[in-house]
Amino acid sequence: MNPVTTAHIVGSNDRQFWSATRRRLVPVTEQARLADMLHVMQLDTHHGEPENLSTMLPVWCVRKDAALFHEGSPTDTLYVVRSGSLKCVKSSEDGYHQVLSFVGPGEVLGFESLHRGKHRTSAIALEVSTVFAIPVQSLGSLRQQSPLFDEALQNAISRQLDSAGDMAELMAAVAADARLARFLIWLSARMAAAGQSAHRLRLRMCRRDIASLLGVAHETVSRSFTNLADEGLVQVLNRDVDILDAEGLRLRARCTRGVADDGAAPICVPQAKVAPPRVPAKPRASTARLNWFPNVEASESATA
Amino acid sequence: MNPVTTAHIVGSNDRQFWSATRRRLVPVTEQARLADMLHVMQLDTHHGEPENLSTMLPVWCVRKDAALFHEGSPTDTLYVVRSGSLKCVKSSEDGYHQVLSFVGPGEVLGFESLHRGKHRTSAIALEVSTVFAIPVQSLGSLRQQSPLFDEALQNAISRQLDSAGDMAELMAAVAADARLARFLIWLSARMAAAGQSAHRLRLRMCRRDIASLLGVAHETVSRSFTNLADEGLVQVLNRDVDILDAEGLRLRARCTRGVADDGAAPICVPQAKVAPPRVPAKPRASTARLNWFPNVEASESATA
DNA sequence: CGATCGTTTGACGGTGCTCAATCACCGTGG
DNA sequence: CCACGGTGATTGAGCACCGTCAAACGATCG
Repeated sequence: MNPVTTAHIVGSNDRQFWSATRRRLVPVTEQARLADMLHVMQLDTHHGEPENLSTMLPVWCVRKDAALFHEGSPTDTLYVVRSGSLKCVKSSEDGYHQVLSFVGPGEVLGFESLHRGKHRTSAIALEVSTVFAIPVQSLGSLRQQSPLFDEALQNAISRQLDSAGDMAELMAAVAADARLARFLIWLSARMAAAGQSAHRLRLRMCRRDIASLLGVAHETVSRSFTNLADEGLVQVLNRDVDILDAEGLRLRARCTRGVADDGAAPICVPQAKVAPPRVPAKPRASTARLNWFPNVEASESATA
Repeated sequence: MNPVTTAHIVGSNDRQFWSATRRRLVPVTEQARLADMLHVMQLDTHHGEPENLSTMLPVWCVRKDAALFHEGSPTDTLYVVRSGSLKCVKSSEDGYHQVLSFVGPGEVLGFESLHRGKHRTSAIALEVSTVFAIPVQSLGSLRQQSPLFDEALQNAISRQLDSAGDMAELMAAVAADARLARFLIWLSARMAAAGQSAHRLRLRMCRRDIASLLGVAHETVSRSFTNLADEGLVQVLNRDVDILDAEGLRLRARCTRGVADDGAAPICVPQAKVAPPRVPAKPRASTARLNWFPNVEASESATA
């Protein structure tokens, strides 16, 4: 139980070490076929010749609150989440942890660190999770041997970049309620994409992690939860969240910043299916708050 | 050819149409060798056999404020910035523009939209810029023919994912001054990486775009600029920014949110070179502000 | 059953958002 | 040449949301 002897090589990539000393297991349990991974990555393996899909891949199991890898450790392995969920955390120098993203099944971990060779984030499991392991050494040959994997990887990375934009949108919202609403919508969409229920969510992360991702205080997250609940948009019982009024939640999620008074920049694509002019927030809260953002109303009245 | 006949397919990928009708030129001017692009992408083409590096690629020129592509248009081309800079903008339904990123030479545009086939952002040139064009059709064959390009692309995407994390850190800062400081540091690092001066910056974007990226009001950006200038950290004249005290700026950029009071999560890598305990912000501003974030002091005193 | 952590709620103070006016800069046209 | 409208940038005033501190409640686990 004494990790004292090897304490000086913290930050090494020896996961066996971590699993042995810290009990935060990252042991190999079984292997899986490449086809299984492609299935998780939402690639239909029905075109082309499935020649290499029987290649075996190691699978790791990560216990709750355990780290799949640590910030600063060398990136010698890429991971694809098979089950469960993790959070990517960056501890910024002075010791504060910033949650960068939550990842679920089918998502790739570690790709952002490839060009440096060192992980820039820590990946902490929010629950007991399993991941496929892909040594970076064999990454090239694997892509060459299996075009399907190559395509799946490209799509996964594309999705990841895309969702990074969503994250920016998340934090760009002004009001804390809107941020939380966007987060719930984002989570709902992810659950739906994974085949789960879109309105019955079970949060795997604590309030503080949500707060960190959203860029607010964790008390504010609590308050925003009760706000949304008071408005009848959601029903929240601890970490179980029911989305009662998805459309209303989507309404609350609007209110971005940065007026598009536009002027001469014709960068608007011909979008014909935008929502008709409607009030950006329904003032039916008990305390009758949230009536700011006059710019929104101003702009909308201008268009009307 | 008269582009009138194709006017009904606005949102089509016909850039010639746009260049002809809107006068916001995106015309092809010349071609370039693949080796040139790899050079911009910071890949040393000195190992392996440079067999395919003479492949010619089309180069487009984008005028200032012109769109390289629009949100919603089909993604049939990938772009690599050769010179200049652009901003990626997502107009979120109600017409508000959210700046997601600023991109410069060597960076890839459009990869995040590959998996959907439609661009999720608009790319607007901040100045006269040139880009290499890579048809997605020939993307696979090009990667297969040129392993060097494959490697360069992978590295570029990895960098892009990495900087997405930096963006999240940008917006995660609490105080507006800290956000702006982080932005300036980020920009300085980018300029330095591009071989430019690290302390003499010329902002290509307007205050409003910075504000949008940082998630604050554009007036706040102005105020933060004067704040940093009053502290002697920077000297700002319109869009010309001189970084006078990089270390002080880095100090102002600290102050993250989300306390790492930690408890039982040993996810901290052994960082031996953190700054010694010191006051998080020097109180030498004229108005003597910015003395909040007691959590920082609390944590620091705890470690002492 | 008790200890620890997560969650919630309250109160207070401050920062940043909104509105508004002013100035600087630029291209156009008189 | 200067007047003029337009955009961008700066500054000020007022207000309220949110961060901090504090305490209480609840849940989970040994």
